[in-house]
Amino acid sequence: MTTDAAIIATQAPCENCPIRYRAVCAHCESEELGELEDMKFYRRYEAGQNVVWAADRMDFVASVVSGMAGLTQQLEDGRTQMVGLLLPSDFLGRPGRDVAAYTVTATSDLLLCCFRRKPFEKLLRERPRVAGRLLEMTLDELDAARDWLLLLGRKSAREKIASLLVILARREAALLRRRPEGRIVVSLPLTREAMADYLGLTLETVSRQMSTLKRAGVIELDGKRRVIVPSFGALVIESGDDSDGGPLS
Amino acid sequence: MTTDAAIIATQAPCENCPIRYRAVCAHCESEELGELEDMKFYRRYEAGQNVVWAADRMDFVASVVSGMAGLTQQLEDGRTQMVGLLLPSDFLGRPGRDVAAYTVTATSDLLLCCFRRKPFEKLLRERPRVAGRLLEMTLDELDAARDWLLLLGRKSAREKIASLLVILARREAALLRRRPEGRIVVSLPLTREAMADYLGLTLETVSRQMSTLKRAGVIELDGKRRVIVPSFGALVIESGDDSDGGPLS
DNA sequence: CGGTAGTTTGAAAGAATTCAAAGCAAGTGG
DNA sequence: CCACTTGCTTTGAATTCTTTCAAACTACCG
Repeated sequence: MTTDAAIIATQAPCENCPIRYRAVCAHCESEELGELEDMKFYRRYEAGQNVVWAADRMDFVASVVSGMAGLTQQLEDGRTQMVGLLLPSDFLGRPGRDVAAYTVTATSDLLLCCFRRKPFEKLLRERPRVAGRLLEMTLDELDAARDWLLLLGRKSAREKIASLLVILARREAALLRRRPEGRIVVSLPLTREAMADYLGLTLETVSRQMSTLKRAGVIELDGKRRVIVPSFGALVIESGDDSDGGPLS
Repeated sequence: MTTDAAIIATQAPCENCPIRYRAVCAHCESEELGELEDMKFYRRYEAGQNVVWAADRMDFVASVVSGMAGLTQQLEDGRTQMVGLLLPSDFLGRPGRDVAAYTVTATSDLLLCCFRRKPFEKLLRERPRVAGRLLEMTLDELDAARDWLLLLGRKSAREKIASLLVILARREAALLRRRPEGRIVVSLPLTREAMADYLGLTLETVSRQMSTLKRAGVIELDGKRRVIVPSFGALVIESGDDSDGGPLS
């Protein structure tokens, strides 16, 4: 719950970065990469730590290098909804706005590659390739948000859980440039409460449905944060979506 | 339910266009506007007509000039969720993708200002001002989608209805550069079923909650498609959001 | 005037929530 | 090394809200 800025000295070169070809820097060539390199710095957060609070000033934007963060929105009476899940290569922050619209929390240990806001905005103006990539990523996020609308509006608790697992499996596979098939292991770096906040459920319902899926043989649990899926296809069917594979792009 | 392309001959000049300063062309100067003017054409749809079906080829992008359209997603078993509501000045279509991701339906009579895809994409590459405006609009849409996630995930049926009315009132006011206050009239160009699809409810629940809000004196009905709100503030309270006014920007 | 599409209302059923209690795993301190 | 606390999770029982199924109502149109 603390918000200590953990600025890391490390100036790792972009060359070997695990998100080099999926993040906002994906299409950059060496010159642009150099400019980014000049304005970047790393920050590390522990699971549970807050990155920013809604309405806080935020003087940087960032790419998620590793770990996971949640964007969270609240009603005054405390009801909480996660409105975004940031996985490696996802972009955090909004160019042109220096106040955070959402509370951002690390749901697992998190490493951010941060860019100071002003220089980054200048870069966006001068480098169409970076701006174009950001537009592309924003459109992808919008599509993802719209899929989430379908999930929240129309899926049963059981389908919601299955869908979350499918999404995590697909994202994990995409980073490794693979396609999820057959027996797979999904790491689930979320508490039951965080899952509930993401799925629009209570944590009790999440727990119950996890148990139900386990009893039905759709998943096996290896500790609380690791799920074994004997048949990915069967999980997709439980998720209620059409069976055709999601975009691997 | 038909999909007749209704191409209008009219070549209205951009100058007096009602969405001139909010749409994707907002920041254009005369030269860029000229280029847009060369590639534009109008299409008109009647309430209930489909603009495109999900997975259809779509060779244009467009701005909504007047009327309202819904983006809709479906599960195989027929459950339907509206995932976007396009109001005047909103942008339709995704540059760089020629296949519609969602079914688009006119919920009221609709006028689109269409741009042929290829020339528009070329313009995006060459005119940072247009690309920048599109990025800005996409980020706004993403924020709106995230507000919708909160609504679908955590609000009661009654709050959902109130929220929809608040949003329509705010959008209507924004176009007229006003702020909604006191006694207002909201036009509601949606059937109960479309409202249900948008709110993740059944049409019966929508109808019941409309009646409840009426009995509570929060709204009055003038026909089915026109709502009188005696006190906008009271409606906002019913919506469950914090009271501070939404962005007028 | 009858037909249709859309809407409202009622009663019963169902899914998820709420409230409550117990279980489990990891870590701390005696 | 064990007792105990703490944070998270699981399970149970009762309640609540929304849905489902059914029927009636309304306004518009030919």
